[in-house]
Amino acid sequence: MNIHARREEIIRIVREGTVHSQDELLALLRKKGFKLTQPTLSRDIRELGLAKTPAGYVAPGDLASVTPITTFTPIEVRQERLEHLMKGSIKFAEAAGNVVVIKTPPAAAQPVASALDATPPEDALGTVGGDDTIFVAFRHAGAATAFARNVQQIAGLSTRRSARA
Amino acid sequence: MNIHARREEIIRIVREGTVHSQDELLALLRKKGFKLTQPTLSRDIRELGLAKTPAGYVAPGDLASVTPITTFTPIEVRQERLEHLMKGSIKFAEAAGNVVVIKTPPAAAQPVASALDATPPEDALGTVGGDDTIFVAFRHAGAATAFARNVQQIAGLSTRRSARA
DNA sequence: TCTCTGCGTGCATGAATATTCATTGTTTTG
DNA sequence: CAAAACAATGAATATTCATGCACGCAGAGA
Repeated sequence: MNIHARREEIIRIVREGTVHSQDELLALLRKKGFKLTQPTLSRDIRELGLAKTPAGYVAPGDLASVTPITTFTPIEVRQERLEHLMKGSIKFAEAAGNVVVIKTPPAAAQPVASALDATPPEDALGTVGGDDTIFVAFRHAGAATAFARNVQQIAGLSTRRSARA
Repeated sequence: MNIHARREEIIRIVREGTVHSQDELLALLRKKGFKLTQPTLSRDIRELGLAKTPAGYVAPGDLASVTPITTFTPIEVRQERLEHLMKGSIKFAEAAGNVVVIKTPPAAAQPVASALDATPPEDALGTVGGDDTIFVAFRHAGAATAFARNVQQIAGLSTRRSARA
């Protein structure tokens, strides 16, 4: 019935505290007024992609959520950091329209996105990073392709290549 | 006996392929010559901090990659999961240039984005998911509109027609 | 309105994982 | 060289989690 509200609450609970079993989570949900049983919870957990670790359940989105960044680091340091990051953590970069898509190893997208955000390329409008993917939006397609080429060069990628690994 | 070698091997196995149960992992270890039983493996897993996700066990450092349901899940399973998720958790889908924007209920974006990432649509470059919004970038605007339409249909959204009886 | 269909759910149960307890092999200590 | 102290393990078992099945409710269409 209130399946979405329920799942939202599950995420919230798991983000805030530590839950070691479904029964425990079940109790918390019931305390909040949700009426459900363990099998339903099990299905919710599967759908949400929650992982069970020795330290309790964790939400995958915890590490993949979009985050805007601002920094006060001196610009030359930022430049350096950006290049360094790009050299090591970029597996793929391609322009599509006025957007550039960059692929990194798992969990590496956020640092790169942060650095990009701190030192925006020419004509860049904004950046969002997921877990292993970054989008950079530009005003013009031309700026996008130029930036993509630039990234490919710095990262040492052949200008034509497929990602995923 | 060679507890360290064994645990290293466990990490290696989990990094390379996908393992869905301890029994499965147990069999792999035995094939490699290790002699142990499930309880021991359970303890190893706890010590190593491995997490069990709907997509199998993952190493702690790879926890962020919980996201990719990717790995080696059979394609038909992924397809099914994706369709299922789309049916229930998509409120809006529209193409804008070569990007498709998808809206979901709160907290539902990550699972859908994961599934999308695991079964990329034709000509898709990458996916980024926030809390209730997903961006999917395509090589061409055409692919984007096609995908948007497809999503709308599967999700049961009115594609534009005004119908009512 | 009355089907028909499909989704969400709980119940019962099977499968997977964690734990208790006893045993064995190994290191430390007298 | 015992013998105690400890660590690693397996067998049995408890606990936790997943799933097949059936039911009820809600929306689409006749």
